[in-house]
Amino acid sequence: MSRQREAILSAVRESCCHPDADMICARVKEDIPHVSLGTVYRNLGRLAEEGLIRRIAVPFAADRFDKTLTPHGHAVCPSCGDVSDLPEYISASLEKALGECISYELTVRRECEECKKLKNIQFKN
Amino acid sequence: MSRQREAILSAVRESCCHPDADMICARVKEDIPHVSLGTVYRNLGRLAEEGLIRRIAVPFAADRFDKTLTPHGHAVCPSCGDVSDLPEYISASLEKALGECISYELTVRRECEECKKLKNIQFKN
DNA sequence: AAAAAAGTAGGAATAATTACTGTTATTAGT
DNA sequence: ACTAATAACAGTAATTATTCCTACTTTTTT
Repeated sequence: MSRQREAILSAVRESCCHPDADMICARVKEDIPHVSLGTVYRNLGRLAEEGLIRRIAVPFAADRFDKTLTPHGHAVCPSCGDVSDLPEYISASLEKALGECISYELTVRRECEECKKLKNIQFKN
Repeated sequence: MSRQREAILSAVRESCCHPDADMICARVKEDIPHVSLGTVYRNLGRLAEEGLIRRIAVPFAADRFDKTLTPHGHAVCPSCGDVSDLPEYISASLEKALGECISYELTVRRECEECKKLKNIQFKN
């Protein structure tokens, strides 16, 4: 567990959004300025393989990384691109319906609360 | 609706698997040998935007295209990469749980029947 | 401390996809 | 039918996300 790998893992764990490799790289650069994007990708890949983080493939966008290990779906906001977790009851019902399955990706496109509010304000004016 | 676009649309509609741009291009080349991959991509994109076909983003693989327009999930076989449709009752229960949502991508990784059989045979020997 | 192993930086390579350019085909107006 | 305008195409260059490669550095083992 090198200094870089440690920093990369921390960056994912500290994040509340679901960062992609670029965002992680930018964050790690604050502490280790000469870290390379290649190193970030390699370590994110390894950490995901080792099961310390999860890699999520968002359609039409770069892969993102998630500190939460239990399987769950994601919501992508079409307006701002923000990725958030879907509540557990949704994955629970899905898993029940699916039965035997190795893993799944569920990505829902729906407006986040922030953007919904913003639109309401705009319509009022 | 040009000859090329027509051919590309037909290729998707005729397909029973969920072809990617390359597969479509190969199929269209049988009729129009000098069609270019760029044209295939451009038209697949347009057809998807116009709602005549659906574009599905499979994690860790090239996008695939689907003649079926109603929302539904997909199963990817980890052994052979084959993509098939999930039964309707799964999407129905998911949509019920989701409530308000623009669209979703559901990709499940699970062994297809073919590969399951093949593995059984191998174990028996 | 020397040798071996693991890890890194930086850039080249790859794959999927899109954008650009010059050419061709189609349509509309006269 | 003839020309101008529009749309589409082929082919290629560019972009983006990602992995691979090579030489260098750090860490571990003996």
